[in-house]
Amino acid sequence: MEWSIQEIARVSGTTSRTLRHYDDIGLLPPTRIGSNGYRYYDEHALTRLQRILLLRELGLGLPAIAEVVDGHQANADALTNHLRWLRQEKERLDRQIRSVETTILKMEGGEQLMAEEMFDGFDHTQYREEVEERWGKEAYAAGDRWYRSLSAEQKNRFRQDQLDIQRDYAAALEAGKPADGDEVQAITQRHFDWISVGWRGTHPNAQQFVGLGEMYVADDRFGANYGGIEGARFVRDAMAAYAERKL
Amino acid sequence: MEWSIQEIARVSGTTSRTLRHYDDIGLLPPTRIGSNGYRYYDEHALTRLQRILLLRELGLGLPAIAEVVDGHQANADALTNHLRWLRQEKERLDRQIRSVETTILKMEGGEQLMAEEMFDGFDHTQYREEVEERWGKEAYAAGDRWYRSLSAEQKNRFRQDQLDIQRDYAAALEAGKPADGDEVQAITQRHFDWISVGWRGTHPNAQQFVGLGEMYVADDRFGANYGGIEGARFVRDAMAAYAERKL
DNA sequence: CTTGACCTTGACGCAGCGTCAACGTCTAGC
DNA sequence: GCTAGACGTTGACGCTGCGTCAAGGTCAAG
Repeated sequence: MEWSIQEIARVSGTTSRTLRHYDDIGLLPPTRIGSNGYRYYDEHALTRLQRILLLRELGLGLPAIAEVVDGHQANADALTNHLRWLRQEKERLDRQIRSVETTILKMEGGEQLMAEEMFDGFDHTQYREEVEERWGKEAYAAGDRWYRSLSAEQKNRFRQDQLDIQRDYAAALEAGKPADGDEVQAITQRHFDWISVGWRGTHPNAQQFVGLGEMYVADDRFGANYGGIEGARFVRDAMAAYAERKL
Repeated sequence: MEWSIQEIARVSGTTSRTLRHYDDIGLLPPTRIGSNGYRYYDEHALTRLQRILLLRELGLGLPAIAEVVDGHQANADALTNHLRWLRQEKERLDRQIRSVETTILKMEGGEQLMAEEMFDGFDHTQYREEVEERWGKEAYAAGDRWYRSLSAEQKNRFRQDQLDIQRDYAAALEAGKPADGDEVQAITQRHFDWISVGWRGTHPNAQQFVGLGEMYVADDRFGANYGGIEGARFVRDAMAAYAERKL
């Protein structure tokens, strides 16, 4: 009893293309090949195919399946390994889902993706264009709403904190302290906390924090606040060191 | 202020290859291209890159990211869609994990992947070779253990059920009943249940059930039990009809 | 002038087939 | 005996997002 490629495909619920593929990779060679080149399969091939399809439904890769059906690996071992990998994938997905959810929440809550870090305590409206380009229009509007929602006292507090940080950075640079030394890193810790206030609820990750430091260097409007290009580079280095150690 | 491709790659935590790729697909063209062909990026490009990388960390595809950063789609919309897809993927993974878990359990419990269906109530040792080829050595051993673990009464019950099913199929065929008619399908329901007993706890899925029917036709040792090739084809058709409607 | 770091443009590889394309073969009906 | 139509064959590209050579220019420092 033997069947053509289409017949086998039908009864096994797959396609002839798949069977040809399995032949190509040596996973399931046809039982016989006619003089016309046609592939023919018998019951042995059919049962082998069914084992293959079963394992594939469980998500195993074709090389792994080959190991199993060729008897080089026990079913249980292969499946256990596979299960480990599936669980890892699930973990990854879960983390990503949580990230996306909190990101959406932040946007809906008006916090808007790292917009606030741009409001370095100054008249933030002057950065409107740049913020919009950088983070989108909603970002600017949301950040603006947030900043405006602060009481005068809160605003002053926020600005004063930042001025203190700037001043301490400047002093440290003046005094020749290393950017990655403990003293400067203590300032950077406050800097990080200060930024986190603007992010209400979360913190920047390492990459974001480092990127922000780069922007201080890249944009002299920010650089000016940290003592020009020199100061900006110093602060950037301090931030990078902080990110590397703590983030 | 502009940077070379490597510099941008370093501060953004990605690779130059990725940046070239983003250039190739038009997602992030360099700000300037030197006469030597070198790519140079400025702050605008850097901030755009950071938006891109942030979205990519959330798992969005590059085309979707392009939609967002080019302002053709709102952040929230894109992320909400993405979240839906992530949840679906998680569902899929969960189902697959459960499948693999139960499969492993079945194997450990000695039930062993559809081995029992081969023991069509007869002296199953005569099928040893075939079962081993079909489902692996453990499958035979496990099925054997299972069958042997039954009490004499249970064995008789099991065999008697099957004989009844065979007899009823034969009578229906004799009477010219259609394989997909209600009467025959009622027999097939019992047939399905009978097989499920051997599977203790789960049932064959549509593909497996249909495949089993095909084997009755393919292998005359089984076919004989259902009234030769005629009977086997009839049973196979009934099983296929059942699978299509109920599985 | 050399060395080494950095830049460029191809192009293959991966997983698992879907999907043409271009072209033989088989079967049934006229 | 011919023809239509179903089915078979072997390529080969496409998809996702780059990693990874390969072969060869460019640039800054010694």
